[in-house]
Amino acid sequence: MQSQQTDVYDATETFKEFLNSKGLRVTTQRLAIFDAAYGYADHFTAEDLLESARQIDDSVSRATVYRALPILTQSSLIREVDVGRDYKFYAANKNATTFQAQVICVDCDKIFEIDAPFMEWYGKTVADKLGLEVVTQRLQVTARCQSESKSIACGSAPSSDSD
Amino acid sequence: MQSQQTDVYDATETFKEFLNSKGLRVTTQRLAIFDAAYGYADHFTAEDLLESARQIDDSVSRATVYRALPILTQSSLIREVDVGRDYKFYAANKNATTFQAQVICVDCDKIFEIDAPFMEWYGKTVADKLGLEVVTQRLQVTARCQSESKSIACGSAPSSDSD
DNA sequence: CTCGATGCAAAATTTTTGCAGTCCC
DNA sequence: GGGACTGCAAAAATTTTGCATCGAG
Repeated sequence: MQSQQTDVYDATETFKEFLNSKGLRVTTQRLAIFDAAYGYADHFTAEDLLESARQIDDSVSRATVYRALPILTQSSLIREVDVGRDYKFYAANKNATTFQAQVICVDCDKIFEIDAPFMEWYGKTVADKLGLEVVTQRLQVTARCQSESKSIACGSAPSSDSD
Repeated sequence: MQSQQTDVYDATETFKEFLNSKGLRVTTQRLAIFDAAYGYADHFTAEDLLESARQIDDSVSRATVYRALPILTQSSLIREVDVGRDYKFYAANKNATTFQAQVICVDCDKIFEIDAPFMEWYGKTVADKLGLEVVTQRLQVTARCQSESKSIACGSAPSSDSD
């Protein structure tokens, strides 16, 4: 899933513009990290990203990855996906428009993202009742695929999977 | 909120029975940790729990708290509440029956728990479609109370709050 | 008594930070 | 050339683990 040259290029330009607009410098490391992030078709961790970025520019250090991640998420080109593990996951915002829920399989560690448009309504309703302003929402279903010798494992599941 | 002697006592008995049923030993440290956990009216961290347990039995060590937490959650007397912070929160399962969503205020750090019965249906529907078996679910709304000089702050919010 | 449970401290894990040197603008 | 950025390594912060000792049953 690293072939969409045009998409990646456009996104890279958008990222550069974002950096400029914020007065941040366009460095080779940041570009390597960004391109590595957009090379993923699904979810990745900071450590994954370090490894991938180093394949593009092996001078990238772990510290720079961690320092770049907040910039990437602020640019809305990458989103953080916290699934309750010890470490955080991230994913490129290539086409996410509606609210999405995550289905996390504890057997095979896959993360499926599915549209859950009603979440927007739900969050607003709830927050209004409490007099708060919604910042983010997440709906996560932890599930298992191999618990009862089922024939259907995550690997064979359809739709938009990830990781 | 440490007055409900009867409730705590009953719960302690339930916990002892759980330990026995699992062939685990009833130690003073485990009881101290359990009672400390049930002394909280709302959410607490492992570190909070260590401090409280030590007020009951100051021989309790950090390692024992961390070793006791999985037992407590397995007994269903305590539940884990992961709100995406670096550390985990826990809460005593005193009366939670239906599915609950958390509203987490980033301004004042409060965690509100509200009933969200439709979650059960939702998780089943989604998991069925993927051929998985639901293990847990969580719906969280991150919100803010002071962002626009609103008169309503978390401290004054009504309904079933926590923390 | 026996073996599970504990305390202590060191280790593991993920993320952050101080500092000197680097390189973008 | 100046200051933002980087790499390195040490530090933080939370949780886990090895090991000798303790104590519940």
